[in-house]
Amino acid sequence: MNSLSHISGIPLYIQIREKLRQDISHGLLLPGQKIPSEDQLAKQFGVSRMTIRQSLAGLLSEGLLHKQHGVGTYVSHVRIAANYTRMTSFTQDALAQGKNPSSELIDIKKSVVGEEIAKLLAIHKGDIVVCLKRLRKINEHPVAIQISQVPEKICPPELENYDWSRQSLFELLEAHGHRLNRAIETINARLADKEQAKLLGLHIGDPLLYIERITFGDNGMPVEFVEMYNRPDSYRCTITLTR
Amino acid sequence: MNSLSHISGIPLYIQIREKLRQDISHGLLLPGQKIPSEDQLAKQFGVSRMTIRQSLAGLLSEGLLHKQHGVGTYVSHVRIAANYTRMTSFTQDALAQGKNPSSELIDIKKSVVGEEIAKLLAIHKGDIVVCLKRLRKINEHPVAIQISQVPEKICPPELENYDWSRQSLFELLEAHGHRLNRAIETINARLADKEQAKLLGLHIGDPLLYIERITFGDNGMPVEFVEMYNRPDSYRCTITLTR
DNA sequence: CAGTGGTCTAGACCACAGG
DNA sequence: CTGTGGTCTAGACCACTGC
Repeated sequence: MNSLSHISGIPLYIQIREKLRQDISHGLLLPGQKIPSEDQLAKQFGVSRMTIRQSLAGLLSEGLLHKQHGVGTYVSHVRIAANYTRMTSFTQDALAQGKNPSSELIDIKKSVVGEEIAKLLAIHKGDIVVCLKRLRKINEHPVAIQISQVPEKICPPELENYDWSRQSLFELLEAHGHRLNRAIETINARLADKEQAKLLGLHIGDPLLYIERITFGDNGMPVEFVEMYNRPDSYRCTITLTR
Repeated sequence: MNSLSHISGIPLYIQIREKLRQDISHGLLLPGQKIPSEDQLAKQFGVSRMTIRQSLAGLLSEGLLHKQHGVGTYVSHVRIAANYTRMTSFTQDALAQGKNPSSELIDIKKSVVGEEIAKLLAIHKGDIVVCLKRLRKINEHPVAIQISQVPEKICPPELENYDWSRQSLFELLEAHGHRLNRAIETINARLADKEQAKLLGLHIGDPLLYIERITFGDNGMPVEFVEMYNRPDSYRCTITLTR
């Protein structure tokens, strides 16, 4: 039984990958269990072995499966969500978890960048950036302060006129032709100052998870620099490392 | 000129990948520049296109290259170190950066695990774990406190007799037949308590980067659970996200 | 339209693990 | 030894981009 569709337009390797993912999440394939060999899967789905290998590659990189040369491919013991090192927006993230994201605009303005930020955004010192400061909420509880800086030259016009309580910057930039491709995050710990504590409902000196992110577009150029101050109790940053 | 070796035992796609990596790091291929198409590279190196694609896959996942469907493959503008989501030990990490890692053993003991840790290590409540508490130093400056818990049944015997100022737990477990394969880290912010502040040379209430890690062996079973308290000024946790 | 990367095939031989 | 995953080929057609 394979049930692959050659006319759906969805690549076979993705259909197979998602079928395997379902089999795992539905318990048909249990943690620690060996899945059929690549040859067997190829016959079962009626595709070539290279296509099966492409299907497995995604699940392997997520850590959902692991291989042993000369032995077989196994379902990992701890289930790992698919998106741990995937770039997602705050809005997408929250919606995917069935939560209700919203934002409160604290400030939006244009400003001149200093040397440091200019370097990160690959622009020149003195260039103009749009600076967007938002309080992010999940189910109406404040969880993070985000300060985004985007070079003015790649910004959609009239940024001030959007409804930032609902508008995703991520989606806006994509709609404006900047397909986002990759990001680098640096994570650290900081103490809440007076303003941060007030906005996040904490006390001065409480710990915050501080994340800096540079997001790159399809052409490899930096698109935004974001600083995030996260409530440590409501934001979990989990990553998967591989050998 | 291709200069690939069929007798070195090194797979062709790795030889090609490293050749491309060199061309980039030596400036023969500049950031933003388009590299030859997959077909051209295949002819140039005398291999099939699939082999070229395999070579590129590694560089793409590192962010060193990026592709645009229908356009070409380009060298990324910001160089990214190879190991951002690679699992490495504290010792390996430091040595790779040309620094001098050392440790100070604070405590080593066997203890009974509670329900929570047992779950993380996929063992039973009441099982025995070896608990290793170390102060990690770089060039003799304390940078982190690490508390590792390893199920007794997979521990090498007589753990107490090792010289923990030099011994890497990572290497010891590998030498004892537990090839480490994958890890999941959860990152958060905490405040230093009295003991932590003293060990790390900070004040009570200073912010610490708190990381929990579960490391998995080749067979997919958890091998160790580690809690790390890092000085935020001397530890940078940087990860690369991809779409 | 031509050029590029995206997907896919139907084989092949090798390296490794385990019985 | 058998079965597994690791590497590799020499094609093919499709989807996307930019001219």
